[in-house]
Amino acid sequence: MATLKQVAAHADVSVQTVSNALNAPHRLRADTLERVNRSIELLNYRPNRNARSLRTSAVELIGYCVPNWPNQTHLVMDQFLHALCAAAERSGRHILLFTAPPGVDGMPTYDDLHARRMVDGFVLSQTETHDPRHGWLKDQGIPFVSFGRVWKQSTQPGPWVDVDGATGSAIAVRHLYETGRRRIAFLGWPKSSGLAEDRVAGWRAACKELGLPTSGLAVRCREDSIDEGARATARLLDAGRDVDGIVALSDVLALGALRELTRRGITPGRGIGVVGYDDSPLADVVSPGLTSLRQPMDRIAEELIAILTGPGDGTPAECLLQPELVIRGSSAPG
Amino acid sequence: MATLKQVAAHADVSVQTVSNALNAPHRLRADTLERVNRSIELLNYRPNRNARSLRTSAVELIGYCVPNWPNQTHLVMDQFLHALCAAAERSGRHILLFTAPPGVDGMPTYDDLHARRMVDGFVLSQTETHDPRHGWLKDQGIPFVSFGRVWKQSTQPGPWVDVDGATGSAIAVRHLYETGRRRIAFLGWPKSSGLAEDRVAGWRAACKELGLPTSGLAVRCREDSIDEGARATARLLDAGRDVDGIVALSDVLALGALRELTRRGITPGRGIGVVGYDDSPLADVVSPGLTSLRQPMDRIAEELIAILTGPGDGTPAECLLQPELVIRGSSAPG
DNA sequence: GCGGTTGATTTGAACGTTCAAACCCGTGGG
DNA sequence: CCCACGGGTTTGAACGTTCAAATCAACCGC
Repeated sequence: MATLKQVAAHADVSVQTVSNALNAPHRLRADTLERVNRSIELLNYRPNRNARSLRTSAVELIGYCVPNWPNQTHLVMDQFLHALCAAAERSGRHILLFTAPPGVDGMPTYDDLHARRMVDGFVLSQTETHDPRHGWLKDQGIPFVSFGRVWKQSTQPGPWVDVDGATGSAIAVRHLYETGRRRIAFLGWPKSSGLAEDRVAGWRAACKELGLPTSGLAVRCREDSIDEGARATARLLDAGRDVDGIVALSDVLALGALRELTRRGITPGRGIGVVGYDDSPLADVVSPGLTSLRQPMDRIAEELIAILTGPGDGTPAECLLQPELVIRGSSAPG
Repeated sequence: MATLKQVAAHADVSVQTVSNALNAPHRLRADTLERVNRSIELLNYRPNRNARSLRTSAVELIGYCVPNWPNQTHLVMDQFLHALCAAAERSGRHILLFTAPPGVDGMPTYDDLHARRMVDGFVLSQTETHDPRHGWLKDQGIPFVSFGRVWKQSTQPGPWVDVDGATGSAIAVRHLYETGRRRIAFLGWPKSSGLAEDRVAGWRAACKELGLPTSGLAVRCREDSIDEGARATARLLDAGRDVDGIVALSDVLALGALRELTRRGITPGRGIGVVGYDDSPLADVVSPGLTSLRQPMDRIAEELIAILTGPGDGTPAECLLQPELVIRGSSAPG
């Protein structure tokens, strides 16, 4: 547990010189730098982050509230966390996890973490439409960045990164079109979250553009479960709409579609093509594999960190990324 | 951003008295305490954690390496993280996430975090048999606790918390027995991880105890996928072994079993009973719901934190917890 | 009335770092 | 020869807290 002082003594320079060797090496003469570095190496010195933070009042920690939606199958959270963590580390920072009540009730927790100087700022996810956290944090002048747009076009407080769900759906539709499908249905949710609206709008627009029908082809599932996905698929098939492609709002719903097709002796991909959303671990674990729209987690995380640690000059940064279609057996050429 | 000094001035006491008001209130006269607390309240004072940590050299942060394995073990990681986070907070601490290469290559990262005083200790999970990290950390005198035993009985370096897989399997077997099943199979993995061995041993022992057959009823799947679970189930059924119960090493394998049964027109739960492991989000999202052995995440997290933040008096703490059977449709009385 | 004890509060220093300013010294111009 | 200049280095203070020791006040017994 060597300190700056000990290194300085060992290298026969002042404390500040050692500090400079680490933070501003260009200020040292080459031979001094060399000597100091040798001492650092020899004594196995590591700067004490607390002392540094006390002086500079920057902790290089980013707060992230670990969501607690017991039912909501957030199957890609581990991917997200890993990406976020890696991106933070690339900028010399780390992620501090915490829990907080949802919505505005959680704000005191955020405030506290910031006031005690335990974090420099926050990454918000699990954002809800009109999420109250954004405005609150902005008012307090606490740095943050949101994963997910939650307000209508350009009225959202603060910077954000999001994935373009509309384009994602369009990509899925075009993929199914190119593999020969002409009657493409959409499995969505009832409650119109911004996310769902975005994605269904993309499906509709793409179908229109390609001259494909949409009426009667959008189904709203009651909940995000395999069962509901299967039931919705059954309804579609029974209605005699000649569906030959399905875009689902989630992998779980898509899995339901796959199950229903299999149950009816239809091999997914050999007739009806199915595309899910998020490329969750499930997509790769079923057979045939589920074609799915992957969120570019690494890019997302990179942008979140870049924005949060950026100049912070008041200009709200906004970044819309494109999902990537991961093609598997469920959408093999029909 | 009030400081101790400002609060002290406002309450007309010394800095140390304010510090005591927070850390050792019993030392103050009641009226002084009252007055100081009012000032604290009024100025909205929050102690600066960095200054505190610098002085006490304890950061109240616990390091956790976010795993990067692209497989299904992670389906319950968000549950674990949330529980860990909550438990840490109950003890006034927080979780710091980081990434590191697996095995011994990651040790410099652990060492660094500790040497820079960014964490007080570590919680290890995703432990492998003979995980090199344990010995290394112990040698360095870095505090840690392991989720998962990785060495043979009582030779494991350092404290651990684990879930009793053997008893878990036994619970599953007894449950299937009580619901009328008499020929209970086990779906496992090939590579004998400690975890798998533990669970399969419990199945074998429980069957023996109940006078049930085991020979030819243990199947090893090539990988942890729905497909492999289904194939293994098919093999079992085709071998004409009259299987009427299945305990699977993971929910994913169990899902495969469910799929194969459904495919053959057998409704799971109405004939053959199926039990999975870990009570992942999947278990609740299929129909019929999958009976599964739930790891008591809250207890696990509680114990991990308690051990890590405990006296650390050299006596390696060990804590074996029991899984809990969550009964759903897949094991309805046959 | 004096030393001893206890309880409440203050004082001075320390934790390990960085910042701002000062210092030293060789160089080159006037 | 003096002065301004600038790169390289040192000095002193500060960040906000807690620790250890000192002080102060009141109370007790003899």
